[in-house]
Amino acid sequence: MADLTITEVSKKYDIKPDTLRYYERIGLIPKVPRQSNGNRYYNEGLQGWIEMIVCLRHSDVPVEKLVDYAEMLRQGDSTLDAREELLKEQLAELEQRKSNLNRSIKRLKHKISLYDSGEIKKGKSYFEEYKIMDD
Amino acid sequence: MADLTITEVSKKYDIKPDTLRYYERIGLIPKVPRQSNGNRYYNEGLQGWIEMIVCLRHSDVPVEKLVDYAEMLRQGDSTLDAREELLKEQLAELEQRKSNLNRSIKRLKHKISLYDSGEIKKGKSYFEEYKIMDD
DNA sequence: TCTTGACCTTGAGTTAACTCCAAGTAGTAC
DNA sequence: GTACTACTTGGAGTTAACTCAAGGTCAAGA
Repeated sequence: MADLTITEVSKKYDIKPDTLRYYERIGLIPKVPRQSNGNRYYNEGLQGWIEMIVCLRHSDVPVEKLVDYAEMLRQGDSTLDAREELLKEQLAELEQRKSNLNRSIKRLKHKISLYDSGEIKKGKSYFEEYKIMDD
Repeated sequence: MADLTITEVSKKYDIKPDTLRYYERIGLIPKVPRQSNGNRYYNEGLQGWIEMIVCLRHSDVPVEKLVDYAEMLRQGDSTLDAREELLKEQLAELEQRKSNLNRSIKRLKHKISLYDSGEIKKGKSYFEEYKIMDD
């Protein structure tokens, strides 16, 4: 895999150059190597790291947690346990999120079915339709 | 179901009184009826509506979208189609979110398994471990 | 040589969604 | 009557995560 400029990485992962620089500033991405003119180039390892970050950010894993993880990586083997712990916490968080999501999806689908069946039309008062669903 | 005070609703749905007042201010909750002393009381219909909002907010459906929906509800039958449309859009959004989430969960699990198997320990350089996963 | 375009830096501005604060009132407990 | 508690209001402050603006450098092409 070839080195890429900031705009190329930006396009590859659909993330703004400003965001990439911001991530570097706060320590989420390590010091990116530069060309002689000062421009950044992203090698294979960096691209993999960025891919990971972008993936987790799409699921709203907090930037702060990712920074903590990156910081621990930098510190080396002494942080192995803490790193694993952090990953497990975030996993638990996402599983929770997934269950919330399923609940919301179920609710929306139910409500849409009421619209589709015409049940919502029947002259209900504006908020009456919001009886608690039995779930 | 009985009427509840703001603190009671707050406890029931685990949401701060300030947030409930804020939701009312921005039109996400309709004008809440008051007791003679000016205090709010939430009747059954309102509680159902709040339950719905809280559920969808747990999945990060934007407050703005919910306000739009509430506004359309207030406008009555002429907005039926637009309301259904909005619900369908949000549903699509949540399905997308769910697929992101599954991807992230898979990734975290994989990474945790590397820690558990001891593979991460083997003197890898700090970011080398972030090769792109084949998913 | 001049201009264009892609990059750079620092620092400020924006957005969403709360969250808090100060000051005031109503109702009850002693 | 006074303290205490639970509410009220309007408005200001906070947080996370970008996002943008202003001004500067540098290499390539007309």
